[in-house]
Amino acid sequence: MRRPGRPSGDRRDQRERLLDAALFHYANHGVTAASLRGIAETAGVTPAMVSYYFGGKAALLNAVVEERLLPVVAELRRHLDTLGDDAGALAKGFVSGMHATVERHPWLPSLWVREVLSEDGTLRELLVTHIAEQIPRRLAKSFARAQRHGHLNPELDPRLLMVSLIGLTLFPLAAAPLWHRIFDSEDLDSAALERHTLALLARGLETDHVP
Amino acid sequence: MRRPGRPSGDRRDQRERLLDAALFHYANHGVTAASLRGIAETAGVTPAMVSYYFGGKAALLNAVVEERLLPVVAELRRHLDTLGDDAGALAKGFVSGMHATVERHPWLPSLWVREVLSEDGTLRELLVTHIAEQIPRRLAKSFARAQRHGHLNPELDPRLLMVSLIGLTLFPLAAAPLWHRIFDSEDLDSAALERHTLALLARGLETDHVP
DNA sequence: TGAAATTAATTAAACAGTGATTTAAATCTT
DNA sequence: AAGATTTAAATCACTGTTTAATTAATTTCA
Repeated sequence: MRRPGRPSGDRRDQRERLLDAALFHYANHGVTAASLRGIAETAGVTPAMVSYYFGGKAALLNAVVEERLLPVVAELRRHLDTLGDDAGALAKGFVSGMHATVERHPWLPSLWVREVLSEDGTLRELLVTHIAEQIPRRLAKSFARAQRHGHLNPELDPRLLMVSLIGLTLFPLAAAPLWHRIFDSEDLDSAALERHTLALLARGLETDHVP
Repeated sequence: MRRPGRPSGDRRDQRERLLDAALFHYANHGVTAASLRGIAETAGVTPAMVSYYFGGKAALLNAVVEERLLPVVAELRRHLDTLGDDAGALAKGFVSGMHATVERHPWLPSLWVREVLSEDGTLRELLVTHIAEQIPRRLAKSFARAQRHGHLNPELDPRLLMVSLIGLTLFPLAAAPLWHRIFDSEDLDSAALERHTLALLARGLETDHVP
């Protein structure tokens, strides 16, 4: 085996590799099920490095949140700031923005959906604080304004609409790897999903069709 | 502490209590994270009883599936058999049937959503086989038929519609316990959610509004 | 009918495996 | 020589499972 000791060469990326490996395991197995041994192996180091760099398992999660998750939240918030009040534009902007973000951060949907449902509050605490509290609150406000302006059926509770919208957008994306097991086919591409979601949403948002 | 030995009185319900406790923990912590000690404590027995009655952790999961999950699947299938081809009726029937089922089995949404996303395949294998393969497949068929009959926009992929419908229906229900943390209010009752989901769905399903 | 034997149900404790964390040593850089 | 980085091994806590002991219920049979 390799002997202990400081290796030669530049090793400043060990920390970054640990963060990436942790995020990978969080998204694939859930925060609770992710083991330091697995994370360390993915990063190519020993589990003791986690204590050395971060101080422990909980501190590693904190670091992932600070340095990997919060930038994505900021990215989403910047996108939402460009949306107007029109209901159709809101739906379209939200879905396409979500898709663009997921394109660059493929672990986002499964991480989000999994942790929102998890009983282990650590990561959800953050998600609720930074994502659910800021982004949906802002969107819900826009929806309420759209209702006042008559663009949106006033009977719909904007908060419920918000929760459903998140589920409608993220759940199919997160479940995508299972499609072939559910439907015996893998040819359900993300473009089709986006078209479909947009169509379903845009219709649901229009106010002049009361069933 | 309590001494070992056969207790007095009728104890035929120990097994049932273990099944209920297991389902509770599966739904709340996930199948992998659920520990026998926790389950046994909830049931008011020692973990050794699990081995005694079922043979082990895996066998306990099997028993929960056989005696708690499959009856619910059968219940849902019976409900689906009463649905026709009309898109509006399908949406209404699916959602209201889902709500009625969830009313009696409150653990269903979080269990379903959590396990569909889980990397631990044991329970998902069953869910895909018995729920995802039978119910959505049947519904997707109905949707395709409705498309041929002109009741449903033929541009929408019925499989995608199916996945989104599950997300739209179950995700908000599963996220319900978090609402008050997201929106600072607990007054989002299940009736409002059903109204909202139905309205959004029924509009999305209508075929004459192409955006 | 009633005592003895047997079977069923239950527990505490022991065991083996795995996880996170700490420690001490080893190696490299400055 | 001093400080930083990394490892193997030790440690402690927890998990699923097994074991031996213990008590209640049931059966046997004189």
